[in-house]
Amino acid sequence: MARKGIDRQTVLEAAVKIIDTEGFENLSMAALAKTLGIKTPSLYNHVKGMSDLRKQLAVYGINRLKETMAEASIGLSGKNAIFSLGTAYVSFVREHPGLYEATLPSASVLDEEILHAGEGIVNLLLRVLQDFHLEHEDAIHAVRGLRSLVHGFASLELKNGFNMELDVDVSFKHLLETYVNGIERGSKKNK
Amino acid sequence: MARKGIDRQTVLEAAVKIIDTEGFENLSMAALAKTLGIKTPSLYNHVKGMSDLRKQLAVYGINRLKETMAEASIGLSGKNAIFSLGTAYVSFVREHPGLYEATLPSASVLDEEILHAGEGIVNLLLRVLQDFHLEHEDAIHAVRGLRSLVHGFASLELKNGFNMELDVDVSFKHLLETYVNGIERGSKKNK
DNA sequence: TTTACAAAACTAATAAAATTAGTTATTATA
DNA sequence: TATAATAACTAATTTTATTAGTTTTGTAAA
Repeated sequence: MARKGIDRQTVLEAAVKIIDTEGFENLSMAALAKTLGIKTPSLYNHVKGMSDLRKQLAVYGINRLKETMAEASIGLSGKNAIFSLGTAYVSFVREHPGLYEATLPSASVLDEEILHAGEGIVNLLLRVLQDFHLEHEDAIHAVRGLRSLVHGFASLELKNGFNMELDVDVSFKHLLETYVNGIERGSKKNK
Repeated sequence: MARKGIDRQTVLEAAVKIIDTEGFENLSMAALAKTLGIKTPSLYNHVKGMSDLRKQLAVYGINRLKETMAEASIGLSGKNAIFSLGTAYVSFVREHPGLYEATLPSASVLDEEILHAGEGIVNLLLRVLQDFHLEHEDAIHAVRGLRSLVHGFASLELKNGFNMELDVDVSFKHLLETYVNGIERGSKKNK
């Protein structure tokens, strides 16, 4: 290897710092090279280009989000696990707004590796939902519901979609509680 | 006026066509000028620049979405109104993926006009929820919940977040039903 | 009908960004 | 110590947004 201690991981972490502080749309090869103290073309020794960089950020972000959620659900089950995991999700988005945005590439990108990483989150949720003893189809609906709900809340908050009138954390708890209670009730009905 | 029948509205509609077919990230002044049959600098007679164009698309998109929702709730009340309106929302996103993406500018843009347009949707939801006789704070929570849920679902679907295993429309109905039932139950409890 | 003004098109030029090609320097290892 | 690979560099190209300044054209007043 030559010169500086720059590798794929260093580049990725520098990019994360930029998007979390300056905003996802302000990521550029020029800015990234500058923070690393190298010239722009040198970046091409580590990433294939801008779209490759964005793809790698997506995979990296999804995996870090998944780890955060997994961590938050350790030792908990059922409703408690869901709450802890949902709260961890929202916190992640607040701490890493740019990285979270990176996890949501436009449909036109549609990459195999990104889709695969996303399945990790779905599987995690399915396991946490096992306590509810749902039938397979209902479990899938519930996973989709939970993802929609948590992503929707975090995403709207990120885009400043809520005014300041009322504590947003209370709203989130209210939302999650209402939905999870409904799931629970549906599960009991099926017994 | 001179030459062609191009005005702000024509430009906006051409831009909508581009983002809905080619994707939001493929909007450029160059592409837009080409579809209008003019040279790039001529666009500056109608919009102030790229970021102004994006801002105008955001406001335009939010207002069209609001009209779609308002239309869908005419003559209905309570749960029926919510269902019709939610379904209309999801359909809108499917028909106008690019325009919908335009309605969600990064937090750093934070424009007064955009925020104001967004309030229109909040007010519409508040009126539709009047049938549930919620207290003011609970009504706000419910509006936030509904927006999170519907936006989250539409947004994940748009980003190909769901696999094909199960009918997504059934999942959406399931989600909305579970949540609205919960709201209704909460409302009755408070009486 | 002619003239004058304003709006909207144009050309030319600049700046910033991504990317490619080709070259030089450095470091690990044979 | 020599060499091969890696990663930095410079130079050049392309694309895009944007600005300045000019020309054209349609409307409305004289």
